[in-house]
Amino acid sequence: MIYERKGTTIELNTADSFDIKQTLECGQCFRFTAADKSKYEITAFGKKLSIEQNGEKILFYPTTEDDFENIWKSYFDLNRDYDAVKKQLSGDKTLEKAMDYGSGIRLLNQEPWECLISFIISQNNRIPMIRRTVENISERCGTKINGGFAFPTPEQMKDTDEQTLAELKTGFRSKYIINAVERVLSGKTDLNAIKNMDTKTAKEELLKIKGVGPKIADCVLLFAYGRHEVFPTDVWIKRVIEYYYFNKEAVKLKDIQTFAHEKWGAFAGFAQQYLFYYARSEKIGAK
DNA sequence: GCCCAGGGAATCG
DNA sequence: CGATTCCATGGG
Repeated sequence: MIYERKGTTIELNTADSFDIKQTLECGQCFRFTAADKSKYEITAFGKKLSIEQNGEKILFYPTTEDDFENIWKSYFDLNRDYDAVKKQLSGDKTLEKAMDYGSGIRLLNQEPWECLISFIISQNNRIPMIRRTVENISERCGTKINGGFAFPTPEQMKDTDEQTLAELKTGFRSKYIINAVERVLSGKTDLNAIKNMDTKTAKEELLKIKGVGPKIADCVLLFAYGRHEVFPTDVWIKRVIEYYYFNKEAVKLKDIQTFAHEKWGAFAGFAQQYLFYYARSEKIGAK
């Protein structure tokens, strides 16, 4: 990966898979705004970053070389060879179509805490509402940064009660968020220690948090802990799997997990993102 | 007004 | 175990 710094701008030239629109709008993260289809602003790791894409030329600003090396390189998964990922997943018509459709998707490496709360909010919710709610929480509790607000730390959310959360429109998920804050602050849940656990243990640990079930745990494992073998199964994934792989017949969640594990193994998480983006964009199997 | 949304908990049998 | 119901909120 070759890049050069021009003042506070990092200019990256890559022929490798990278489409900023697809990467941000494929549903893995929530804190971004689109200026137009090739220019976005994201908030992550306590910073606000603009990304502008013109074909293979991508501009990141304002940033420093240190931040680019230490934060954004990892965040945008820039060290991964996505052609190799696609090669691993080749040989299946449906997934190849989905990979072609979202060929510039990259799996972001997000912060566990923000990812956890965001996906707790995601349950029985719609993506635009999730984004608004996460933004509400940031504005109320987070640190002000240039032109926006960082997602708050657990400490900053310590005194956030049910009434406050109701104002922030978290709905019935308020008590789950309060439980997550309490568990992390008390040390019952150690989000840092989870990094070193095997995936099965890590998942069991996340499931101890109220409001975190298998799907949300898998999202956090995939999007914040880099566990690419998990296959978060939501309504869209269920639909697309049933539609293309089970003759449109109903399949139990457990059987979908087994299917994905056997078919895609250590790369199931990548397959999930390609399929989710394709299914949701094209409304595959939707009523 | 009714239905449903990147699910999960509670409560049945 | 499996199936059903409820959960806040807002957009279609």
